[in-house]
Amino acid sequence: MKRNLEPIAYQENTEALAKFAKALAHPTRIAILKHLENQSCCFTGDLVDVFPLAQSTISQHLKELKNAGLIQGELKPPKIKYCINRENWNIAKSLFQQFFD
Amino acid sequence: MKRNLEPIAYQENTEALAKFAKALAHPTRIAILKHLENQSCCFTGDLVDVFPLAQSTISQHLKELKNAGLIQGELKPPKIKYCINRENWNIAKSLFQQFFD
DNA sequence: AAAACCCATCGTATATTTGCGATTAGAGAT
DNA sequence: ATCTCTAATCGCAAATATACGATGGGTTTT
Repeated sequence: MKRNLEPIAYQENTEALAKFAKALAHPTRIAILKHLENQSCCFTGDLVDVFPLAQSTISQHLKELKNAGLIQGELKPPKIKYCINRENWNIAKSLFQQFFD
Repeated sequence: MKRNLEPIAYQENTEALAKFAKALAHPTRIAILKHLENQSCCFTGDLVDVFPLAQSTISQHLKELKNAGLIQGELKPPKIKYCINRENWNIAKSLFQQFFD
């Protein structure tokens, strides 16, 4: 098959934008973020109640959003409070903005 | 495994946004779109020269962008001229805009 | 009619994503 | 120390995405 193992080196902005887009590339994750925008913050359990998905599935989506930097978790025992990471949110926002002109 | 075969019904905007995001979720496709924005239009062959990827791979990426509605192809024998689909581009733009506030 | 050119599509291999149940980890509360 | 509660992580199955070479379809040129 001979795949190209050397990844192509794209511009930094291109990579960053693709990474954010990937995080948004699933309706559940969009919906989670919309929910977070309304509530400003919420717990994992809240989302498990809202979406007809297993707890582990929700947790995995949250992990991806966290890896992309779009959200952050705060320990609020015995729960974890998730909020939008405003700094990275704004970076994503401006990347999409300048991409679309 | 018992996956939930019934797909979750999200809001129309949520689905649409996720679909556009998915199309943008690969750096090559971002780069192709940036290229199209500069040139306003281009041929498949141009892209094959620009990117170190097989012709079939480029073609596949173009197909996905076309399926998402972000580009459109025009027969310009013996080539095919690809341009950004401005109508859907603007839809995507405003969806991202309102999503990020 | 044949050759050349451009690009889509097919077939295939591998990697990644998505989802679930089960288990584990960590922090209070008893 | 034990129990309870929340949420992350593990292990697996299935679906999807990414990439390639090879083939095919449609034009244009010879």
